[in-house]
Amino acid sequence: MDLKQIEKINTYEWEISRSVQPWMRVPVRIFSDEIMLKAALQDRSLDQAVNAASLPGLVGSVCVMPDVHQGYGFPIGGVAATDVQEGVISPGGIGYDINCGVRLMASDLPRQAAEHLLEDFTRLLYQACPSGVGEKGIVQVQAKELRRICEQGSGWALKNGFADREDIETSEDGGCIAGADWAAVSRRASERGAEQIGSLGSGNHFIEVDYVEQVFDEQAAAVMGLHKGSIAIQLHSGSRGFGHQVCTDFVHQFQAVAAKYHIQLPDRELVCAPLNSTEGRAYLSAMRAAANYAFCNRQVLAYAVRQTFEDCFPGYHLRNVYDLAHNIGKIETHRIGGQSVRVCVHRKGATRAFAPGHPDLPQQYQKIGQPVLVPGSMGTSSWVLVGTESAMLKSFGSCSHGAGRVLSRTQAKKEVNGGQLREELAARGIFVQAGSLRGLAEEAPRAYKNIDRVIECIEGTGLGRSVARLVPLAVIKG
DNA sequence: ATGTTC
Repeated sequence: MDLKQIEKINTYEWEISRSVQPWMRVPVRIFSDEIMLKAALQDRSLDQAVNAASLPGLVGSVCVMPDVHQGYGFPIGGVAATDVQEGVISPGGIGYDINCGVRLMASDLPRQAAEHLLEDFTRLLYQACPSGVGEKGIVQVQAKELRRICEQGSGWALKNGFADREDIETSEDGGCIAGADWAAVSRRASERGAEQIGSLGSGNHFIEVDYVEQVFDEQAAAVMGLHKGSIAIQLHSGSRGFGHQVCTDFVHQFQAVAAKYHIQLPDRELVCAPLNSTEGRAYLSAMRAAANYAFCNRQVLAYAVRQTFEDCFPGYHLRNVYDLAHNIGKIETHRIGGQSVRVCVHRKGATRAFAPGHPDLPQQYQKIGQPVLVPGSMGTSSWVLVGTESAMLKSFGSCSHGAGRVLSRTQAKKEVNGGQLREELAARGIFVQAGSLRGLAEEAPRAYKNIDRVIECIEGTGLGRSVARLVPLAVIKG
């Protein structure tokens, strides 16, 4: 992709017109400033967005967030909505880690009161939360119980003593998406998933101890229980081997039946099936099962984090602020060209960002809008925002999900020494517990874009409104 | 992201 093929709409919005490639059914709308746009041109992410514009049944535009980077077929930081009657669903548009997502918990514990215990607390957290590739989780279940997890999500955690009612109320969709079907889940996925409930994983998954460094919207922050100077904890994890297997299964299955539906695509990694087909419906049901698995996984981990926190800091409670998905396909109603349309919103590396008053939001967030959690790269700030009416109109109620890579994992490992990085972070007052120094190197801050600039773009285009900024004190990596 | 090359 070349900058010359991109039309500037304003400082923070750009468009790739349908005329750029013959297969484009809708334009690509990029929410970014010029500097971030040029960063996006360094990899194949915008070519992938142009390819994604070929998916049958698309409505509106393919949306690209400022933190966009290259993914499997479809860019990470991409949003695409397909008509439920005429459109398709594409596993590549959702991602291998189905319902990869973030949870934020907050406390009234002042940072100063926590500092002397912080390293011990972090070590205990590391012991309490299994992490790393292939690790088993806090809970290991039989297939019969796994089925309940897939159908009930965090509701299973509540019934089994791993959640409070408040956790459920303050999770996207109450931590459970309807329409999951166990029959659509393969034996292999079931086997991989049975042992991993309550495990962090590896890569960019983390647990981070932060403090609230700044508040931009006092009223919204108060509703979320975020107080300047207090400790908050973020958790980033997904559906582990289970969701990965579900995605693998359906990418293969869709490829095998692609010819049947006469869908021409510029990249086979975008393989898809009509939402209104046997295969499409089966994937939607299996994806929902994996989404519920991930909700339950984060909930079980969060419960262990809370217990560790409350043991370490008696008298202080760690309450849930919000838990959200950023790799998922959701059937939603949006206004497009003055009409109300039922669509499947593919969010891949993008969070939902519903505006105040949306009926899907919990009572306590009706007035301020949905909390939007945007973690920065390791050692940098994270941001808490709220969803807006602009997001509803421009991006199917979506916002960016993080900083976004600028270096590939391979490149980062080449350029960064993990041990040295750990020392550098320690010198800045950030304590790191990592299972693998090589894994740590992959997540070096310089492998990512500048989170503050991502947020500036989001503010500029109005997809979210800043509420608070968090600064890290300790981080756990797999 | 991932029993990191079914």
